[in-house]
Amino acid sequence: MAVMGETTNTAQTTRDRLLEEALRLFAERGYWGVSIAQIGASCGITKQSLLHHFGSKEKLYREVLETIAAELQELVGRARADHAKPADQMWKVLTLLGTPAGQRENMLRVIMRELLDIGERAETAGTWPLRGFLDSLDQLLAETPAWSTASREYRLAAAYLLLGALKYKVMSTATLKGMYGLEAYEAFDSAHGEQLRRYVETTLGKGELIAPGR
Amino acid sequence: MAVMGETTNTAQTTRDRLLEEALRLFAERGYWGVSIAQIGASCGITKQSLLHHFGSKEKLYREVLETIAAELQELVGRARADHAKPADQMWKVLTLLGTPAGQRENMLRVIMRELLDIGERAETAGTWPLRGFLDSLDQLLAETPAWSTASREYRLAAAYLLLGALKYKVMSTATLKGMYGLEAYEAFDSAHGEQLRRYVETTLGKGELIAPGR
DNA sequence: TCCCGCGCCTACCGATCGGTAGGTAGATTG
DNA sequence: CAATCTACCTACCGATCGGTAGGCGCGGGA
Repeated sequence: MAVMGETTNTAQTTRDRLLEEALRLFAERGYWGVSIAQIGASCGITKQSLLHHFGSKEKLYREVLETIAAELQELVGRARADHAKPADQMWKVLTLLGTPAGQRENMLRVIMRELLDIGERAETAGTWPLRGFLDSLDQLLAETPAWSTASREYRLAAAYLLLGALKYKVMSTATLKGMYGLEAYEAFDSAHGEQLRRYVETTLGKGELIAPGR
Repeated sequence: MAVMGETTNTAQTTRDRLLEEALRLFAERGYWGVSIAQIGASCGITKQSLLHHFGSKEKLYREVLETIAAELQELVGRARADHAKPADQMWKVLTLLGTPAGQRENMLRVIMRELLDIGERAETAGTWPLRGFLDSLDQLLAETPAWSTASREYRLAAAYLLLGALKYKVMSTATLKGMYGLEAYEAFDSAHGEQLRRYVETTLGKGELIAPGR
């Protein structure tokens, strides 16, 4: 299927399409849940051609992770450029992460899976995609007066708390929709965003209540 | 137990061991990352014997999920029995979930993976393990004056925010340790707990600041 | 005593896994 | 024109996947 005809010969190379499909499939079923044959097939290509481009399944996966890392860094940069106050910047980061756009949700899913797989699929492959991203957030927090004197670990914990709250919701979308129905889910979603926003405001905006301890 | 009929051997020990190993391996590598042969082998048994007990891989997985669901429900019940105030109850739930004990961390990992897989490995298998658990938390929140008037979705969002923050940290343990070192991780861990605790206090204990909107 | 069910086994099935070997058509380059 | 490179292919490898068929030994009930 997928007659090579009119489907986006535009600029996008086979390699890029493979990366995109790999990201999507890895997000949906995880590293062990997808075969390179499936990834190739979804681009109308045999697995041998895929191996021609990437050498091995593991290398393909690594490239996918690198793509994600770059995108996340870029996302933080954009948020920081768009706003002045750190609280607004942080909220923008969370908003961007939480808003379905392009492959962004799939990226979050792959990261989630990667975190779960760490130590199992060997290598430290999973460490670096988050490293730079987390450091950016640490730096962001450090720019608020209240948090600048806190330890780096304390700031990381704050960032991690926010990220966890958000990502867990994002990756539960399908389940919650199925469990409570679309309407209830949307009410839930909006309530979740409201509470998260309020938490960001109180911790970063005013920096009084739930402030750094040291 | 006693009623079940004391067949031979050590009763249903083999079956229980299989369930336990299955939980551990599914947590580590996910449904598609483990074969029934591996699960059997880790109990010193062939995969055919495993199939004798559970019929199919999917059924085994389902039983694992049921075990987890039961354990979570029991955990909430214990927390509620141990404390009077809802804020303390909720904190106890989070503490229990976050404290490594027995297979508890593995249970959280399986749930995480299940959430990620929903819609991919078909079925609604993943809906019910969380359903009862979430409903318990909703009920818990409803007992605080400030939240009793909020909508159920609003309470669910509050519970979900807490769960996400906690679980995301738990499942990142290995990665964070590898990335920042053990010492920094422990500082991070304690800071995370402190901030989470403070959030629980302010939302449930006083119920003033980040209170329900309607 | 016979027999039946249970726990577990070996043997085997077709399908699929990641990966290798080798070749072909078309464009690029000397 | 010949040599090379690129993108892709078919054919095949050994290993492993989930699952089926059938048998064996043992303990308990008749």
